Amino acid sequence: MDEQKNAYRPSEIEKKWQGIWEETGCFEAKQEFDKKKYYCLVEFPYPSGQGLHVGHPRSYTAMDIIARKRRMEGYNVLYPIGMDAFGLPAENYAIKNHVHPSIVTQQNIAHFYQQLRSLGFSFDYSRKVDTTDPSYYKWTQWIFLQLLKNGLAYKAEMPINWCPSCKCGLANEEVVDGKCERCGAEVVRRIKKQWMLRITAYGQKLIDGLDDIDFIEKVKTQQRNWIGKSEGAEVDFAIKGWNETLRIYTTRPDTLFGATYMVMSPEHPMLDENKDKIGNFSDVIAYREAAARKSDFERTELAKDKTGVKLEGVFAINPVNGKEIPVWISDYVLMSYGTGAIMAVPAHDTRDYEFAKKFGCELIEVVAGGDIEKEAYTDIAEGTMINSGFLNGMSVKEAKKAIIEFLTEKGYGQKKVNFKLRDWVFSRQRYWGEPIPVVFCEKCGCVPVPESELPVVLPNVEKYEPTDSGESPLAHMTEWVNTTCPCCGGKATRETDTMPQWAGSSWYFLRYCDPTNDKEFASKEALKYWMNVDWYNGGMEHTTLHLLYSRFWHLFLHDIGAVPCSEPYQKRTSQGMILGTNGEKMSKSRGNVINPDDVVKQIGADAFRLYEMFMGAFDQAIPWSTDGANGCRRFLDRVWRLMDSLVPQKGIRKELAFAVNSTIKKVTEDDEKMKFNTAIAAMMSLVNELYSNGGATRDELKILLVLLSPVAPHICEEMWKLIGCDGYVHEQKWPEYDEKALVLDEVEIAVQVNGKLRGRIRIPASMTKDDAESLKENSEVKEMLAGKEIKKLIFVPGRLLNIVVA
RNA sequence: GCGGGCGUGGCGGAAUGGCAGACGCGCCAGACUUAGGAUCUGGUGCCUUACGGCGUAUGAGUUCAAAUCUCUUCGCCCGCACCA
Repeated sequence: MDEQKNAYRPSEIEKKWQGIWEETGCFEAKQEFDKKKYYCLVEFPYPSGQGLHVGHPRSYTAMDIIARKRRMEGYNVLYPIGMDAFGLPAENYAIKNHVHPSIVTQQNIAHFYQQLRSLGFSFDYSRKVDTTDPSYYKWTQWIFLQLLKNGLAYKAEMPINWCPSCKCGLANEEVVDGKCERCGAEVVRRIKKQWMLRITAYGQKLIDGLDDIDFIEKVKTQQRNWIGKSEGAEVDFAIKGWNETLRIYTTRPDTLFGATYMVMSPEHPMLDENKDKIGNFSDVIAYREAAARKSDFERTELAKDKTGVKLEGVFAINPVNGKEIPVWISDYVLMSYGTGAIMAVPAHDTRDYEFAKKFGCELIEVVAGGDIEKEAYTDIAEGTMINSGFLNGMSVKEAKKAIIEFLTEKGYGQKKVNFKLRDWVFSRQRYWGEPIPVVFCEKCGCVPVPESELPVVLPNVEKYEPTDSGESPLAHMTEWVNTTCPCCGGKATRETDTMPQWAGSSWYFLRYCDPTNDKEFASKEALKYWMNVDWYNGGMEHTTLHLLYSRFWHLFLHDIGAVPCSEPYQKRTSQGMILGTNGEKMSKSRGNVINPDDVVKQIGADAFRLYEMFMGAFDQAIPWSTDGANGCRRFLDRVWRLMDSLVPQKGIRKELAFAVNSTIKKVTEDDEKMKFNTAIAAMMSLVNELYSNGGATRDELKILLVLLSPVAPHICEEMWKLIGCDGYVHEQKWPEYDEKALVLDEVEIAVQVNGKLRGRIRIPASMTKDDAESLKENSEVKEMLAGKEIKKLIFVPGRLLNIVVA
């Protein structure tokens, strides 16, 4: 036989099978709503100019394994893909090279799909979405209008995070360590009129929803922390000579008797309102200016050293005891949280303690149990109230309840819940995004574009440069900007800011359910059938961005009756990063980037997929190893060569029944837990076992091919045909293991003496604890004991015998 | 500072409290070869000629039995960071 002809040549068979899958449309989800469904989702990529990264296939292969396995288990599977194609890189490229962003984007998209196809994912390509397609962003705009209609979108002038390099505003979630998440430039504060989304209104729902869904605990914790719920009380303090009371927020209303001074944020508006009554207002101005000059980063980094200014002639009155206390300003109190003012209880708050120590403020201990000479006593579980009037003798918990009742009754304050979460800054002063569908009319004010006029299409402009003034490039398009008011027909101008990249990705999984619908974003029936997403895999980096935003949108859409379920994703998992061979993050500048195309060329798509799943624990960061990848190719070569030495027997040989069935069990279970590395190791062991038994029978090989096919689909399809089987591997039923075959007659167990391994013996597998007594007479065991006196016998069926001797 | 996670051969990593190091890489030896960066066979934690001993960052503890549970110390990673 011609050996050359029989060699495993992935480049040929992979192209061939990709063609067959596409022609037959075998991976297209059926719009048949009576079948049991399974919706697998991966984060759709941003089609960057660099092409696919080796990190993308790690997620896509993992979910491809699940999707293929589910089909073989009889589910109607939806495993879609699309492109999240708005974004800055295409725009920056356009600025540099004077090419329209849509042209670059379409080129990149074509390249991405070609790369994805070469990896043999079982995506339903008939449902592709593209967030930059007007027929798609029409519905992104439509959702925005619903948010607007329901009071969840508003325009407000406020300090925002401004990236001077991108010349664009950023959401809080996009600022990392005081720097722009995208470009790394230092973010500055800038007052701007911005579109905001009231995600804070969903703080509680975003926390509650986490209880019923299967997300890894780390993600739930991170989301909860980001939302940052705290329960406390608001209390009004009268200020001598001022008209209004000063409202503060505290989580420790129980310590109200210990308040020895107040602190207001330097930006607090009541300061200006009462500047005549502040003896040293010029100091306030100076302090405020100094604070404003600090970047947010400095303000938090240099935070430990407290600064502040005491307001001369200003005294607040503690409502519980009428005590007059001084008022300070300090930048450790943030205008953006709570009420922008606090009561300071230095004896029981670390920050107040530091401040008081520095400026010599009075300390009053109101919870006994600590040593306030040394540090603030902040324990709320123990301790008894003292120096606190009617609260004396209570526990902290009791005191909290009592004081809130008191405050409410007297009208001094009430219970209050606060969130760290801020509203979502939704405007971007850039070109390549969805236009925000509103116009401004002199007479009618801000008017939404009627739904019938959607989409508001992005016009063609000549210049994409962002401006230093903070205006979108769209502002120069006078013929587009000037329009008529849908309300009164008078002169109006369009909103020129665009939406952030997170807009299109906040609902794309809904569009996949019914991607070509032009009446609705998706039909009710399609949504009812497919939603929610059964399993969503993606990166950890999106925990407080995409994952939080899309949950918010979906909860809102559920509230207005537009989607059938409240939570979009039933289960969420995350893959680890693939690092360069040197263990560092892959990047062009480090020169350690592995190009997927090169890998496919060298070892084939199947070996590439196999290696990405085998390289280590799925959720862990792992460095790439070219040798390791080659090893996976070698394994596939070995699988391929099983065809050269097929054993003529029929069925599964008796001596292989255990190996075959335990492999089925292992792969079935491990795939579900995303422990692909051990599932593959089990298949490797099976192949080794087959070789040491002279090769595989056709039936043994068939089972191996079915088990391996979700990971390495091309080679399995090809071999399936070559050994003369009917149909395709991908339409086979997922195998079940035979429980009986896993039960052995005889097992080898370890024998320990005093916990130390002394040898192994073969015993009947059915032996129980009671039978084990007889092992004392076993000659091998006797030898190990060397005549010592037996004190105790521990027998673990099928595993070991431990003999405790004197 | 707070919260979470992790630490196992030369490397990636396996191990329901029950035989540590599965599987793969690398390495060593051999076979087949004109040749080998192909393939096959065997070996491969450390110390020891051997018997045997020691081994899962560290030190203690619980247990018949600990990589696994508890506490201590050290190191690394991730999140949050004046949130009152």
